[in-house]
Amino acid sequence: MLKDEFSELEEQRLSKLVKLREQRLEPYPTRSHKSHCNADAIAAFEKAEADESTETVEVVLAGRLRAIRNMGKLSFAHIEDVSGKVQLLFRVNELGEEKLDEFVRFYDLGDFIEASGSMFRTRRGEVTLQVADFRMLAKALLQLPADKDEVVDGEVVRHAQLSDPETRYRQRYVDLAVNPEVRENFKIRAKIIKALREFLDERGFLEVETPILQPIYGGAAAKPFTTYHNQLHQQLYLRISFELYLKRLLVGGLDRVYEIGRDFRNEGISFKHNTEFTQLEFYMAYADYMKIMEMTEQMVAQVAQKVLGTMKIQYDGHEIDLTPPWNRLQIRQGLIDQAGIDIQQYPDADSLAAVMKDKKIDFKPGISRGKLINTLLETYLEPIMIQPTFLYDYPRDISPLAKAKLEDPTTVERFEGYIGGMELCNAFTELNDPLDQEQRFLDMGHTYSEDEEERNPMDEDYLRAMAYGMPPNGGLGLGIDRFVMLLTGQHTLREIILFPPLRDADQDNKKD
RNA sequence: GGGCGCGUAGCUCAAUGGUAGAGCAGCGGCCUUUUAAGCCGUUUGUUGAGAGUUCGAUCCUCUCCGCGCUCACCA
Repeated sequence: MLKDEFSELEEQRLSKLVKLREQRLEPYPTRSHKSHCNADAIAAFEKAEADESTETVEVVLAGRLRAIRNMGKLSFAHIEDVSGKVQLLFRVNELGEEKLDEFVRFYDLGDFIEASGSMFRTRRGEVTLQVADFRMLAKALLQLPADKDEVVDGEVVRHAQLSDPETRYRQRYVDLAVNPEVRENFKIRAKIIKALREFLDERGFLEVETPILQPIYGGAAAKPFTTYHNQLHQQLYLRISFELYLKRLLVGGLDRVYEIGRDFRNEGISFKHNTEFTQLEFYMAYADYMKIMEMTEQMVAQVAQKVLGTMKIQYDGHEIDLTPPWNRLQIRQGLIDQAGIDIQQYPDADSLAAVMKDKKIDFKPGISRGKLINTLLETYLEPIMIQPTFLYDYPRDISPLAKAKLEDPTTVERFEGYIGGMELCNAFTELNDPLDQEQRFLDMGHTYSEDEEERNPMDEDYLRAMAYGMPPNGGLGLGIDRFVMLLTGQHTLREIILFPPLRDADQDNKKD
């Protein structure tokens, strides 16, 4: 029960609530008559002022009390709504002693209040609501973390703001309530997703939704979450990608499709990995990976321009320019330049492993040639790709759904886009040859042991779909969370995911 | 999962082997144009949980819980 856990401070608030009720003042009225958001009320007053209008600006405002300054016969307060803050002035002349006393005695920071009156400008020049009447909209029983804003040389300096990461993530509602820049990040996130949709919609893409619960997972190298459907008596997996379902739609004649949604991977969490993450995947018939590359840089640049008004972003001390065209770096050439290894000269895992050993490069023993190359590029190439860079032409054995290059069957037409040293997206010319695809699935089974997540299970229905004829196409997967990180300048996914996963804090839940 | 670090009032932080303090928030008072309002007075707490060492632990040791960084894994 909430009541059993109340501290002294909370008891005080509860007693104010009880006293309000005793005076027949409902602390949680059903309806509000708010007429303007705070920003609009200020704008309306400033317009009237500019027009030299003699009419008063009458408004009903509502929001959360964020500051109270009681001064005897008058009180100032700031309320906040999603549009911002506005100052309220309570004067005994307008309200009478009893009504002013009601505010002073029963209202606390954090309460939601509705106040009506007319807008004016104080002696210090702040546009303010002269309160003619007010009432409680929602009494807060718990105290929000106390922070105060001070304006120093036009800069807002916040004092004692909530900063404990655990509290911020566990009780994100508190974090959002007191830290406006956190709200701002999530507004930007929404704008980014909207702008991505606009980009694709403008180009004739159809937004679709495919199953999250899947009988066979696939489309990526990752460990899935498993669940069970009671009535179907069937084990199901939470999807690790949308890929195989979306490409089935190309077989069905939907030439351009995309999906924005959640993927789930049962793996470690880091600043750039989360158990569930939001992915954009699109597939475009009659396109190849070079075409997708061009679209990707245009898409990212256009979204940045729409959302931030610029294609130049600040990230981790770097100015990053998203303006197309981006750098293009073939893996083979990149590794010749940076690692001094020409992977073409080492056609199998053993010979490549030998040269890597000579160069004292750390790698897990026994891994495939493709994974060795992947280790090389993570070591030598990834960290230096701060400016937007497409790394292209990947090893075939780690790319079972991509089409091989005509002139080099060990390499596939695949690229990944890197910004700020972080992988942002992954794309390829999609394999549409059902016999080749079947062989790829079989190869995976040979190359990787059963417990390795690279070993995607054979998806017979996907092969059947492809056997009906799949148009040549290119596809892209883009991690929206990472994209949001870049555009908001954040350095961990937790800052741009509303409720990041945390261990159960319940003390009773002690042992494993 | 490994390594390192952290956990003190609602928030931000301080302190000492002798059972804890500051600012803000709160409570009482003064105050009719303030805005980190001010002035006077005042209260906060199982020092994350448990055990041990000790005359005595918030401090030292151990276990557990949680968080952060990092490595591994991965996109």
